[in-house]
Amino acid sequence: MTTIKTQGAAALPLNAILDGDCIEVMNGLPEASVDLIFADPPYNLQLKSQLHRPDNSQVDAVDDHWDQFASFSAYDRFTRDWLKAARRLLKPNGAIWVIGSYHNIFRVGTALQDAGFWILNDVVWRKSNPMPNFRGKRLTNAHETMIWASKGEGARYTFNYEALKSLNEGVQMRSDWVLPICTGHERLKDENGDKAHPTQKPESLLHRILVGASNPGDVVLDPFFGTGTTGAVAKMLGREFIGIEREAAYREVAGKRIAKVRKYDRDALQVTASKRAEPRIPFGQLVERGLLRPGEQLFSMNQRHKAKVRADGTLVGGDVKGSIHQVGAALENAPSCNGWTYWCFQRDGKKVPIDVLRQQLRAEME
Amino acid sequence: MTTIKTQGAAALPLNAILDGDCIEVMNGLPEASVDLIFADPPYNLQLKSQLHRPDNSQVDAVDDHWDQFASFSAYDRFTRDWLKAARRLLKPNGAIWVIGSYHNIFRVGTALQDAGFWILNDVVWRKSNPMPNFRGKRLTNAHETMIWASKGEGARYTFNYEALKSLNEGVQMRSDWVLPICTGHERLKDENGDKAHPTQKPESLLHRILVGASNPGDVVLDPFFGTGTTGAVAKMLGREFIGIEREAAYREVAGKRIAKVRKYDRDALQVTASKRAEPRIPFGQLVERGLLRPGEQLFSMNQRHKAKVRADGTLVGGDVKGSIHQVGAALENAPSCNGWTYWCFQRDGKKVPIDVLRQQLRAEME
DNA sequence: GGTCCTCCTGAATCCGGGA
DNA sequence: GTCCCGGATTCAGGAGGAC
Repeated sequence: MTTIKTQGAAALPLNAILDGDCIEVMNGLPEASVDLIFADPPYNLQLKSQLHRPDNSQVDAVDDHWDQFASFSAYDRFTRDWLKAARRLLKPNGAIWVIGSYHNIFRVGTALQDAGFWILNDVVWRKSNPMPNFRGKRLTNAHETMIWASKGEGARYTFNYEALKSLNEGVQMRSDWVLPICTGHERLKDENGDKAHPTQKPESLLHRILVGASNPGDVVLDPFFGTGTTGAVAKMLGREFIGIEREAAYREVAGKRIAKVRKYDRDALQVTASKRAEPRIPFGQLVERGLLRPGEQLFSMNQRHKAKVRADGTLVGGDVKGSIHQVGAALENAPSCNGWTYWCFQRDGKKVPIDVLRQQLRAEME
Repeated sequence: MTTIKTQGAAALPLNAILDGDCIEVMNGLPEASVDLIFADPPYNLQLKSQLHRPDNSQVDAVDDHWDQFASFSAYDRFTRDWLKAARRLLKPNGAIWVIGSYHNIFRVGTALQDAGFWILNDVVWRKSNPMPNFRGKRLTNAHETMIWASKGEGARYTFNYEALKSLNEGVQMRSDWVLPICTGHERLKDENGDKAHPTQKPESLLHRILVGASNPGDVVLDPFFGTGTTGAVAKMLGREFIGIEREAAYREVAGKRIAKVRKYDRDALQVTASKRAEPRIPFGQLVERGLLRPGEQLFSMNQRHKAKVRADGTLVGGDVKGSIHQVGAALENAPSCNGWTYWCFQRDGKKVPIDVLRQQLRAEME
């Protein structure tokens, strides 16, 4: 594979990484020629200062020049422009996926709707291993959002319902996907051993999108190609790809990467096989769900101790506060304690272990 | 509790369900008087039949694209208007939560940002028991999206980090929340046994929001009150609420519902506090109080460094002088250091963290 | 080779009270 | 309003070395 320059609107260069600004390059390609677009545009993060982990190490932030926009309206203009060019390339029954975070995804969704795209689903990528919130000032930002849209209302988009159902152990695929972020050997490094691209997406994510929303032989366009995850997975799965990337360094990494990919790599297919562990139920959820009330008394199995439930799912017993496990351990003067089997509550005059409530919640989740 | 009509901008009616259009009612309330807003705005506006373009021409229902555009812009206008009224009511350090689905949440998010709100997180409510997609044409729509935003950048919003961490078994609360939809006897029914409201939210969702983003005694406003889940949970948790609802039937159901709710005990509402809230103890006080003697040696936790206490509560270590934090940071060559957890002193041959002495002083102060 | 332990890292709008 | 500086803050998982 080689990097090809565009040459007018005549030909559609397949399995190539095109050099240039994505809007100009797209405008040079023939219209209605693409089946699927996957786009991972800049998020416009607007980071203010440096962030350190509690161990004082510094977080390697996404501060690249390509993520800088002067204002929301500048970002909106950029979004409308590339969406317009992308829409022109799409076949009437084609579809688009765009990924983003809360910084940009609302602007993107609005622009999609205004441009006439018809949203089919918003899909949440729930990261199994996100970066924590180091300062404890917000919720852990543990997901990103993808928007899946057809070219217009009533279009006959591709959706491989059964394939996704099999990927999900025989149950309908839901709009929330739990997948790990891209780390380890899959994460591409430069010659210094640093990450080659700050925001490389996992192949498992693209695998699921391409299996579910395209067919073998389809043409898949990625206007923000980066290090080419879309191209690599497209090649594995027997789809044709077109990548557009303006940074030479990314194009080079992507080219080498894709050259090594073999079609129908079995390992890649296994990535998405989900393993189902027994769901962890926080005790606090019993309180949120009203199965136990704040202020309610719990009793130890051995009847020696009692404690009161608080609104945040902690207990107070004597002068000890903490989780069901911590308070149990403290009252028993033991190094540890399984609060689930230690505590009971009272219902209709009878003592019932709180673990019964956990089982109840687990059963509901199936 | 009774339904109260608004009477000019003078009084703030608490724990009342106000009758009327939420924008008009909000404009009649005093500004900067509300701590938290939870909003579940409608998105099935069913405007299509009576829809007019800005120039008052009738929308041609045949022209899908125009119809769609006009309908989005009408929705945007409605969104901007109620957000503007809501923003006026919010205290400077107040915050807002808005919930929606892919039909409207992108419009809402864009309008929030344009109005000057500062997004803190987008939070995904992952439904453990969603309605399946019967036709198999899309992914099961298994989540809704909430946006949490402060009144502006730099505002000091309320976030009970430790309480949410407790609710989640001791690990940081993430931006994806797994909770079931509202069913069973929590789901309110009308006299015919039909559901009283089409989109009643589960109390567990509001419980988590109010525990995490408000304090007891705070004023919580819900401009689209419906059957009053916000009011019911606010009452349980010792928050004051203001509901606005224009449908008499919903107001009645909500009023009866909330009347039956009992507030939890005051001590059950206490929530695990952050360490930041504890009184500050200057290190010098340990020296003044004789817990540490001038000239005494301190040792770093990692045993690599030592320093000597001076009479004014500063340390000397090597050629570095300054506070416990400054000397620790300098010796470790780190941007910052928590001296309380970094330094130990020696007693009876054992190393003891100096933080133990701080705890001792704090205990005495109670 | 297996197991244990340490170190490193990831799309991040990440502090606040008192002078 | 600004400035200073005390001091609070992390989860999952992979790589690689030690034994």
